[in-house]
Amino acid sequence: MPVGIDDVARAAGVSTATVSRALRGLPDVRESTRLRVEQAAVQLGYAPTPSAVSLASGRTRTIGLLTPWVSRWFHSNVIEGACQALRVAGFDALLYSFQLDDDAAREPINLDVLRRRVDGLLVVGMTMTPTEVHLLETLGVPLVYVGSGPPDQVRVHVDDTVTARRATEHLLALGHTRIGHIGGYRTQPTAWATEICRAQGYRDALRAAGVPEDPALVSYGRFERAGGRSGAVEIFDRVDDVTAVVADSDEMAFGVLDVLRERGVRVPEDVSVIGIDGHELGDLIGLTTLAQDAHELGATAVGLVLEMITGTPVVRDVVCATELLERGSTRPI
Amino acid sequence: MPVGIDDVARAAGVSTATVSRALRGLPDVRESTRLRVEQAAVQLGYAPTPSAVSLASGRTRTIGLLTPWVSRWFHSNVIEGACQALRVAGFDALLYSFQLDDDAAREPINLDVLRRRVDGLLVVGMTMTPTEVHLLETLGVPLVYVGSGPPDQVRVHVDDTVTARRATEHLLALGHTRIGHIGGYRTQPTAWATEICRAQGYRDALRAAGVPEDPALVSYGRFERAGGRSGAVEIFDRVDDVTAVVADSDEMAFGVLDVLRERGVRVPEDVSVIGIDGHELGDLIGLTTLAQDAHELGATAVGLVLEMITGTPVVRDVVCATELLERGSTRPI
DNA sequence: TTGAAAGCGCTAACAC
DNA sequence: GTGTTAGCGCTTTCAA
Repeated sequence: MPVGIDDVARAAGVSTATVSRALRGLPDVRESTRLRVEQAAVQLGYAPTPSAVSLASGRTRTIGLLTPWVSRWFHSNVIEGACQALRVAGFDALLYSFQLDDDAAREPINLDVLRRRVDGLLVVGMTMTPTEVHLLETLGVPLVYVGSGPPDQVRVHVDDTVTARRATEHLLALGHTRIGHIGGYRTQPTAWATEICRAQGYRDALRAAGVPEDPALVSYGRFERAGGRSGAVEIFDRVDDVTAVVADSDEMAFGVLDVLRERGVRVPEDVSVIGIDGHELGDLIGLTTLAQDAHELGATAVGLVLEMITGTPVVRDVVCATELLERGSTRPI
Repeated sequence: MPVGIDDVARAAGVSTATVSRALRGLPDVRESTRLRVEQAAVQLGYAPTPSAVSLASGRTRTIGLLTPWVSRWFHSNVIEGACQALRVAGFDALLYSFQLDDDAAREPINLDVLRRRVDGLLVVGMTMTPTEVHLLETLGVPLVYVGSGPPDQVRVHVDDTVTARRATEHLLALGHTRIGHIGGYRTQPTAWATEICRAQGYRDALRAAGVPEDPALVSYGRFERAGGRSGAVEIFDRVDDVTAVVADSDEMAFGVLDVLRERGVRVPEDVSVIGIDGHELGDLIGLTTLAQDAHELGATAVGLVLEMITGTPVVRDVVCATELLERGSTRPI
């Protein structure tokens, strides 16, 4: 039943080596031979055994997707975009999702699982410590960071600093000065982390506008809705003159809206809220946001790894655009 | 640099066969030998080459996830749950996502991509034609259908008929009789499709309550928000005495809410809306729903395939519970 | 342009 | 208990 390369060879009256060459489109195969081989292959329904190909060639035609979650907006969209691009290219997607339980500790990534399994790796939406980055490099395969990554690595992302700055400027332009900020994580694994850059953007905007910073206006929400909720509670319990909030992700912004609604605070009449991401459901609730195209990021990243695998020089830093979507949750003070 | 099994064998002073046995925990290895081998392996940082293992053993320690989307609520949650369970079991997840463009045509699934690549397969949230089901069986690996599947196959799902019936009954109990229904797809690939069962549940509830069915109250929305929107428009343009709507997915319900808001119809004062799924953002907008635990479905399905792989007999049909979450979008007429 | 043959790194009989 | 020896199904020199 399982038809192998020598079945094809026999049927086509050539050697297995020739079958291998012919089917992979290598040069130095007479066109008539190639045709004969291809016909035999199709007729017998031959498909190479992946593990045999990998073992013999050292290539797996598989790209790993390293991600802390798959159900979050950013990650699921990047993964979907990447998957589709990989499928088109004839590559497989190996999904490595691991629970990122809390702020501080996370299970060490077991690289043995990746080793010799993938031709390349996409690191999707996660901040890695320099040690982890170094470890990943020992895999010896092309790496592309999606969402954020070390400056000296190949990456696809939006300009987090500029994006957060634009979000804050949008509120400043509306006359707000007491602007709360819900960041990602308080701890700072590395300088290039999304949360660091966005926090920087927030501060840059305030400074440029001559508005004093106030630590009481800042809290952290781990990029998730529940965190946005607790972060909002923190700020509103501490300060009572906040008129606007910028959340570093739409999911956290949803949490802010939760709290505001529970407290009977109207949006945008009493408080303006702006998020970052462009979550599809943001417009249902009327959340103004700075949108990025996560799907596109994933597809672009795949393009990059594949280029790196074939050795073609690539752009090392793809910065994608964000777009302000005004959907009603912000207004002049 | 790449350390192989014979490096370990040499270091431990045994043969490669013994290393293989010892490291895999097979019996008939002296405990002291096993220890020595394990130490050598750890010290050398040895990890078996996956493709070599696969080629020699015929097993891949990989489970395929076949899914039309990854960014939708149901799918991303099932995938995440499955991934985590697989990681714990030491299995890899190969993600096969393909665009399900429209109702009728979809690209034929290329099984060659799956063949000899996976030890088992999860079919996540998709209705397959009998032909496709048959094709999948030719893979010769355990199959588990998540969300819905042929009655004679192993599957993990909620009781769609009962779930939709309960949703409808909830509205009936509130006194509604002109109840719209937004289903999945109009076409019916197979009798066991989610959309068929949920439509049946809707009708069952009406019949049991003695409420006449009205085709004008029914439309289809492909389980997505945009479809829920167009479906709602269809119904409300056709009939003007609708007081409630049951949508077969929360994402479609969101679309219904879109339309209602645009038209200035208040929810639940003028129209009640209920969905199915338990989408996390449903409570932000106050959507009453019948919730299922998609994460759990994924994990359970992984448990099943793994059992099937090891040959242990399994429950063939796991039916998971749904829970009514009243969040404000329904009220007495 | 094609073929022969030597691996790729492991597992699994079978013998000891 | 442990070692020997064939493969698993391809790719890839090296010759021809």
